[in-house]
Amino acid sequence: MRSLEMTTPWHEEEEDVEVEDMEIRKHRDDLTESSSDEATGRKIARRKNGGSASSGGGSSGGTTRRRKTCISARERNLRRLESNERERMRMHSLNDAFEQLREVIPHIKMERKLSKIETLTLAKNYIMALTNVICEMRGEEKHYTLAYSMYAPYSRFQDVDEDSAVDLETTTDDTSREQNNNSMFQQNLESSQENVMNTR
DNA sequence: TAGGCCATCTGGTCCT
DNA sequence: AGGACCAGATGGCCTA
Repeated sequence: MRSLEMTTPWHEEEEDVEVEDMEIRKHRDDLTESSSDEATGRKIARRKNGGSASSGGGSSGGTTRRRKTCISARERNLRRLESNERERMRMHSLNDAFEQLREVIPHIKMERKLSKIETLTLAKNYIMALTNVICEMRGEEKHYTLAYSMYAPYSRFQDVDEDSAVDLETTTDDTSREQNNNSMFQQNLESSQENVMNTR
């Protein structure tokens, strides 16, 4: 299990070496500039300008803790920065994957893009619907009963029944569109299923 | 203004 | 040992 409490951040830890010399600052600036995304650059800049990313934030209370390793503060600082950079890259690739997923799952186009939770929930429902289609084509029982709610974790969107479905063409508000994404799955799947059957 | 969503930092843990 | 992964914390942006 992971600890629920955050430990003292590296930059607040008692050190016998002065942290943040010019070299480290330069390295950090280089990392910032290397970020191609403008928004990313802004975020990092924000952190640099005083946004505390540390949690808890308590001081060490006067009790000096010596590091067990013999690694210097500068070295540790550099490793932290490199680790931050890797984590940023990792999250960017994760976001790319989300973007690709958004492109392949059918959904009503909205002004705003699908959030991550929406994307995952829609993808899950789509897989379930596809599984049902396969089962039907094989003459088997449906595997899943599709709930017409793509926001299962969020009560405000739960239990939207089919009767409450509104016309896809005339719907303008996001909530109704979202609720109908699952209906669209079914319609798409049913028509493609018919096509498959007809070509046999 | 509150709440949702997001990007980032951070330290702990897991894995190779 | 070092990198990947994970989850908590934080603060910014946006919208109702």
